[in-house]
Amino acid sequence: MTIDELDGRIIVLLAREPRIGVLEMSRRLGVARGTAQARLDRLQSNGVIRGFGPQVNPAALGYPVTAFATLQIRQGQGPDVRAHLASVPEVLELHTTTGSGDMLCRLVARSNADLQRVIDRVVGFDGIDRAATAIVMENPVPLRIIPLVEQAASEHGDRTRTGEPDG
Amino acid sequence: MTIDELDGRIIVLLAREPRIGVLEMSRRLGVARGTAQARLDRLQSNGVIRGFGPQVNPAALGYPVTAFATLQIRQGQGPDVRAHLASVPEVLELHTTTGSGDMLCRLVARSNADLQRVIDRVVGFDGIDRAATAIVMENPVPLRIIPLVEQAASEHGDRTRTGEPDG
DNA sequence: CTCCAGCTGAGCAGAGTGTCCAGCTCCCGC
DNA sequence: GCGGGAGCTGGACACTCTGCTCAGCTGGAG
Repeated sequence: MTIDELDGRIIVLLAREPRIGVLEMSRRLGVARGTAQARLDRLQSNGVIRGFGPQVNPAALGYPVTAFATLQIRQGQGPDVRAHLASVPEVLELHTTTGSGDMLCRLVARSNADLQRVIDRVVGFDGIDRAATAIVMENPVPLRIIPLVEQAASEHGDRTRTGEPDG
Repeated sequence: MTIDELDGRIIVLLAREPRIGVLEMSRRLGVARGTAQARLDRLQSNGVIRGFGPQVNPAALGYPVTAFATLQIRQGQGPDVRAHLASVPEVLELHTTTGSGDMLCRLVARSNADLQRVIDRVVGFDGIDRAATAIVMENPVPLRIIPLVEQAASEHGDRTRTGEPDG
């Protein structure tokens, strides 16, 4: 899957002003509404755009502390540990990574003291041997996608776009 | 800032079906449209809901490899390093964390081989002493917020809802 | 009791959406 | 050179939703 320059502009525009509709989008892009609509449909069915869910700020919910925990998992306990972690609301994200059978998870908590409770709950499970936690102090680059989209779009903007085998 | 049970249902509903409008939302929630609209406005102005940007899948853009890099920063080089990392499109996220003046960043790349190029670019900067990279193999829990919202909402759902001191 | 805040149900004009359509251009293969 | 397919254009239609306003109701606080 590659995106061209128009696709890139659509995504960037949506990222900057999510509330605009297809009509306004087509005006900004200088294309017909049908074109904008078709491109957007294609981006969504391709899975490039997964959806437009609300971006919730955990801090505003009362969870201002973020941390990353690296977990050491006992051999063969992976599936159980995943299920355990998935059941903890404060676990926002979980990855299995290279390294000695490790996992990396993103946690939030109500305070530094509350983080202890969360970690206790996370590691209070038989398959987890050890946890190393790093508390986030600052977030100089919040989760972003625009620069990557611009790069991906510019790399294919002037290439052939037809002749795709199947899609 | 706390949210009540209705606020929680609004967020969960939006997370599950982002395309629905205020009118449809009010029907599902069993409240008047004005109420749903007022609640949603409040959630947005409170910063609980930051926006409705498109959720872009880097893999569909041609960047299927995700990694987390822990960076050792030389004393006093923090600001420069941040600017450097912010200029790299493949750096999707950057945090400063506790530990010996470290940073944690999320990277994507076109392949494992391409990851080497990205890491070279990331660490090819004077203020960075060392980088430890963990490649993501699987993502058992993708970034999620619903369980946390439900917890935050249930904790306040049956409490007094009026008489909040300030908000 | 009175005041205040929040919710309700209703109405209105305006804008956007989903969905057609015909026509055009470009590129491909024959 | 010619026909076909894909994509874009500009327009049209009915329908729905939005933003905004209003009066009335309810429950808690002073």
